[in-house]
Amino acid sequence: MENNLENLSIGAFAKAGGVNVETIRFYQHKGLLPVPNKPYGGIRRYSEVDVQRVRFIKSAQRLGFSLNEISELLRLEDGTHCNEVCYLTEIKLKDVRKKLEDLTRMEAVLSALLCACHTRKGNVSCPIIASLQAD
Amino acid sequence: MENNLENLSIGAFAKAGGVNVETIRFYQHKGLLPVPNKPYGGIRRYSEVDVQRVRFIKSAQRLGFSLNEISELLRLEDGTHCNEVCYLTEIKLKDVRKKLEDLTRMEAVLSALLCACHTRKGNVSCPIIASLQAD
DNA sequence: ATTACTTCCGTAGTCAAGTACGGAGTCAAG
DNA sequence: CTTGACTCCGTACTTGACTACGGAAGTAAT
Repeated sequence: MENNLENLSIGAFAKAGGVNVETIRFYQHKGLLPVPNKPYGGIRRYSEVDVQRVRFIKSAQRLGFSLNEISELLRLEDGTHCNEVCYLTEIKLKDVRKKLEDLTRMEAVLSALLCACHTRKGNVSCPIIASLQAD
Repeated sequence: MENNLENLSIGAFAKAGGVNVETIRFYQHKGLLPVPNKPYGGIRRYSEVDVQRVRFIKSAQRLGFSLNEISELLRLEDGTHCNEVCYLTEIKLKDVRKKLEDLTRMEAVLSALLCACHTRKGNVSCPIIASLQAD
């Protein structure tokens, strides 16, 4: 298992984190990832912790946090701010539930429209178009 | 009820459609709305049909269609292309269902995390942060 | 007739989350 | 010791859906 995650070049780091090199650099620029200092005229090296941080970012993104929100979370990362993290998560959960409602409504409308489309008789005009034109 | 939707200036038109003037101009630029020809040195006028078209755009947007997809729909707007419209709608429905699944999963994870957070004991580190760090 | 609001039109800026490019330096293999 | 791959770094481009700006011309009210 010892797939050595030390002294990674940025390329290896990016691969280990499952992102592009450019994305790493973009995250560094945004302050989401630290920029390791490089040995005299050499190449920056990355390790396990950096990889973990990228994975953190990606996990949080999958849960619907924006990069700005994630940098908030990273500020609280030491684990001693459970209440704040909790609060941000609550907000995000509300957000997600709102989107769920919207999408559920969209789903209902779209499938009703499709149904109307399939059961339509003769050459009446398309029920989807008709419905979208209604006020 | 006769709230005369004829000979509207672009401002009145925008208001009737529930959008900004700039948005109208943007839609015109994109080819989603026609640009009426203006009387010699005068001001362009808009009417009912234009308002309907903006509403069409907004309805379709609410259903998750992008402006590009909407211009597809508008090309088929005469009602004689039911099959094509149907097909686009099917694609969109799949799309919406996919998003629904994703959000449902997100909802589950977020609320589980919140729950963990609320029932945590002592000063263990924040379970949300911990969970996001896990591979 | 003056003032104040609109319209017209093109160009430019915004936001999010990257992706692409290009030249210069560095590193490893043959 | 040269070739090819990779790194560094800054800048610019991308997409989607707008929003903002600015100057000139038209319109409405007093």
